[in-house]
Amino acid sequence: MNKNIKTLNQKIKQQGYRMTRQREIVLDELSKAKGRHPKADEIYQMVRKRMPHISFGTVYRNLRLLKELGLVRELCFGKSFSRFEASVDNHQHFSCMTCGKVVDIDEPFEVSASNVYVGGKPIEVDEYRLEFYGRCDDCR
Amino acid sequence: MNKNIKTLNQKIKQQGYRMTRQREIVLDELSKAKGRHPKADEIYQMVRKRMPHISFGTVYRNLRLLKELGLVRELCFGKSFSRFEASVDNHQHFSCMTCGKVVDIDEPFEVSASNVYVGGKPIEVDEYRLEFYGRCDDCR
DNA sequence: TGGGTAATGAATAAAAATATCAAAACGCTG
DNA sequence: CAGCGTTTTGATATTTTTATTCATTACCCA
Repeated sequence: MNKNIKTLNQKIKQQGYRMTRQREIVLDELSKAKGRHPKADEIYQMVRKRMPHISFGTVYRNLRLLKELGLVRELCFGKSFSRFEASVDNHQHFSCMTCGKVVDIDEPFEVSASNVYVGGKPIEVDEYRLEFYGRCDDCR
Repeated sequence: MNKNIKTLNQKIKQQGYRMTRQREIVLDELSKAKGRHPKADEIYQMVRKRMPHISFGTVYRNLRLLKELGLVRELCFGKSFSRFEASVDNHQHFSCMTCGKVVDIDEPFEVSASNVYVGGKPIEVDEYRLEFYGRCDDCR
């Protein structure tokens, strides 16, 4: 049982949720897919190898819940579907505007989000997302 | 006829496309909706007031084309749909994680995207997107 | 270990994105 | 400015993704 799963256990119980095998496997598989940024259906396929009878609805609902708990991040890059990744250290992405491929970039850019104003009033920012777009080597 | 439409005319012809009334109205309505970040269906409703017989497919296809031409930007903030805005000056957004509302922030953050590396190799970045997330006053 | 309740599985609904194709419209060319 | 090849439209259908429903299952606390 890895660190993510332990954190999951804690957070789940705190909020009145329950720990299920499905939930654990979804997070575990996503953690193992570091750098792959799979979409919901791909995660379903991955999880199904370990738990063949799991339903897509369960995977989907758990992704939403894990996102609420801050253990999973949802990413979108102008395609018609979301991608997911396990929340690890702060990092950013490059996405190819042609083929849609997404890769992690080497060094994270730091943005100081403490001075964000809207209509002259300061806004409390919980997180930010910085994404880079261009064309990958294959698509150029 | 505003400046955006003139640019549209130029770019359209250059690339072998044609100028149509539908195309012009889609861009014009989106230009007038500065700060609203409508989704495709909302743009369709706006355009329909001026051109009642236009079809959703036409609006949708033109949004895609205008995006290709760089006159329109597609935005997504973790909801299940895209938002659009006319390409104007560089600026960034704040999105409420609860209600999904999106607003422009006052001062743009500058990110120097010249040193982006993936797997040790430099990547040519055409654009970047920086978004801030939190909860708006109403949702707190 | 029993029981109240959250979660699952299976199915389906709803929403959003995309494709198809005959008919219409654009705009070049003479 | 009229004819014509080609692009674009309108209308509709299809696919993909997201979200919901509800009877049954399985957590987990006392």
